[in-house]
Amino acid sequence: MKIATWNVNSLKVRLPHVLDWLAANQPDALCLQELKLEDKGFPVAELQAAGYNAVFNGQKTYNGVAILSPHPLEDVVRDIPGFSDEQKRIIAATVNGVRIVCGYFPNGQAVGSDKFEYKLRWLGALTEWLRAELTAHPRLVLGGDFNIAPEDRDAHPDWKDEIHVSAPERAAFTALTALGLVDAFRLYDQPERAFSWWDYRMGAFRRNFGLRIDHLLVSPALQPACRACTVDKAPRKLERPSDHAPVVLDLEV
DNA sequence: ATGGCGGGAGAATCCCGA
Repeated sequence: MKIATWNVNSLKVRLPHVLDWLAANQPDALCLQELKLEDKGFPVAELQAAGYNAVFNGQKTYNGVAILSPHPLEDVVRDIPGFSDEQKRIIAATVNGVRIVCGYFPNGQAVGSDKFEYKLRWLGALTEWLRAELTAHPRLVLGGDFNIAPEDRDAHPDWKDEIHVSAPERAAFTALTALGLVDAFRLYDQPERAFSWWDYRMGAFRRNFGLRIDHLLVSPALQPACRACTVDKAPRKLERPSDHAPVVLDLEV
């Protein structure tokens, strides 16, 4: 089973890239973030024609998440239960007996800002929900744009801002791994300076000035099935790319 | 020191992302 996550920064603009990527990679589940469209504008027919079902949780202009799969998507949950939030950042579904939680984590803007406080509250609510979700669904993958670089090696050495690498954000990431979830990317040898996001400005992709902020976390019950986890930089090299690249997990299930 | 790119909404000297 192949599970991937990709922040597409507007599904309307990136739909051709997504369709090409689906055809080339044939994932069993693809988590998308930053759709930037309302549910009534979701490209259901185009994806269906490509052989993919979709569940989605969108809003105008900002945020928005979806899970695509050629298989049935069951037991769909939208938003973090019990957490009051206008922003559409969570969708979960079960595919072939694997619980998939797709999240677009808040950016946080700047350490200490109101948006940063929201980010930490959101992370706390997510963690408590996942504690229960893991009990109900031991075979679980949490995928998405976390907007957190978990370790120093996950940010370019010249990264100057504190946001995405601050101690409170990393503590929140550690709270997720304390549930038993493991960062699948770090189960394997990886190239140095492996990132999943590069700023559009400053020739950042060409210089590999980036962050690794898109992750696939795997529950204990699924960890023995993990076989590989990689960043696919190919879509970042296309015309009019997303600023993020897909991260792909291979599971032997 | 600043903004640098890109998407979106809608007409801004705009907002937001990471």
